[in-house]
Amino acid sequence: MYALVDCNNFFVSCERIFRPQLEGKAVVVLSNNDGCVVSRSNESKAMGIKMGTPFYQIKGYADKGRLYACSSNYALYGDISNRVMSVLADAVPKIEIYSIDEAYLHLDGIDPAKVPELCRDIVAKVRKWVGVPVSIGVAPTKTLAKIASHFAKKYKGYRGVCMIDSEEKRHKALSLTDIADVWGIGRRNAPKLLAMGVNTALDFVSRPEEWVRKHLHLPGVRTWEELQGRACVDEEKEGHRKSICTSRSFADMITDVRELELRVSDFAAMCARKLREEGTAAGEVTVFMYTNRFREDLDQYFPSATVKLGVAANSAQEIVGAALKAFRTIYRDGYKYKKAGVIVGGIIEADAIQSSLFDFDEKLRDKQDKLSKVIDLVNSSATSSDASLLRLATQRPGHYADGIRCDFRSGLYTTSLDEIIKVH
DNA sequence: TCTGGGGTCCTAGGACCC
DNA sequence: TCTGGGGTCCTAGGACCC
Repeated sequence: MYALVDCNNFFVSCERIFRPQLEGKAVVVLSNNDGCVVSRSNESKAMGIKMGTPFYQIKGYADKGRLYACSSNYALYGDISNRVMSVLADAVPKIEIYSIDEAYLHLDGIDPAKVPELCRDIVAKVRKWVGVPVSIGVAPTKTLAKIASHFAKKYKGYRGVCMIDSEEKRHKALSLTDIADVWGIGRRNAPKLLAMGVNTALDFVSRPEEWVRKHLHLPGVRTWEELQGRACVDEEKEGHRKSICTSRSFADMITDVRELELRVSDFAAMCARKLREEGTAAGEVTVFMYTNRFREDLDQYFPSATVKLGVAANSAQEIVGAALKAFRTIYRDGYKYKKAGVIVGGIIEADAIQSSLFDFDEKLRDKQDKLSKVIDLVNSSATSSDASLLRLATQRPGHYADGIRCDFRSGLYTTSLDEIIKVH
């Protein structure tokens, strides 16, 4: 059996820990640039505010005091997430962290009769020790556990824990679950299935396997199996990420090539830093940029370019150098750019870097690695993880988040010494 | 005026090999 | 007139997730 632990309205719940006056109020957390709604309290859901709604469409509520908007504060959410996960890790032999606000607990070897009590205990502990409300769904497969957690969240009677542990319960749960709410059935396939008469999860499992394979291919068959209680969603993969992306939308559109170059340098340096933190190195660097796709009155341009490195690298100098090379092949004058980003790929463990036959720069490379270590050491003493005390001359001066709108930002309650002193 | 960011996997089709 | 058969690898695009 698996237990899916899911934090309720996670980002909103994080904000409420340090601002209890938001309890019981309609609250939303906004994406970068205060662009879209990415987390909603039950009260704001009840007002009909949908996930992904652009903030300007609901700003009226906020102006009237009916809605509280917070800019996102990922340093805070990451820190709270770590606290939740450590409580979970102490409670059972094995957990799989699935996302910032979800984890699967493996319940093998635990007496099934004791599972409900164990789960209720976890709900109480996370609430009391970290301050975040969670719901738990228990079932023989991950997809069913996800459905169970929806019921646990939706109906107060479950007191935060719902178990699908019999054929009767599974059958009933599937009949009450809209096909669009099934994990693995996305926004593309849901309307397709509805049009073919599949309205609930139960309708879906009643179709033959070949029918599912024909319309939804292999991933659909896996979901179909999981809903019938046969586990086939993979265990969490060990090891490093296969790609790392740093990208941002800009508060204002950028037309100046120098300004855009500085942003791209910043994104590349951030990718390089993430590589070094993970102990990996990248073999290729991709740069992309977008004009504002919502402005139909403006010319559109969505270019991207990839530069392969002769030898995998993770120093800011090399990653930024490659990014600027890619940038120069795609930049065109005359467009108003709204977003840009850097993706590093071809990632390997840093200690497995294979130098090329034609790599005459080995000594230079050593120097860059040493310099990177010093830069990391100095920058890690900064109070915010986004601030770069030391940077390349091609990067922007000032704070990493400058030029990103965040008008409703909460304090860095748990990650900035100044703020911690203020709160206490 | 204003519309997020970061990942993974699968498949089809093209390029290439013999 | 008529143009093989079988395989691998890579990539772009599309689907999904949070």
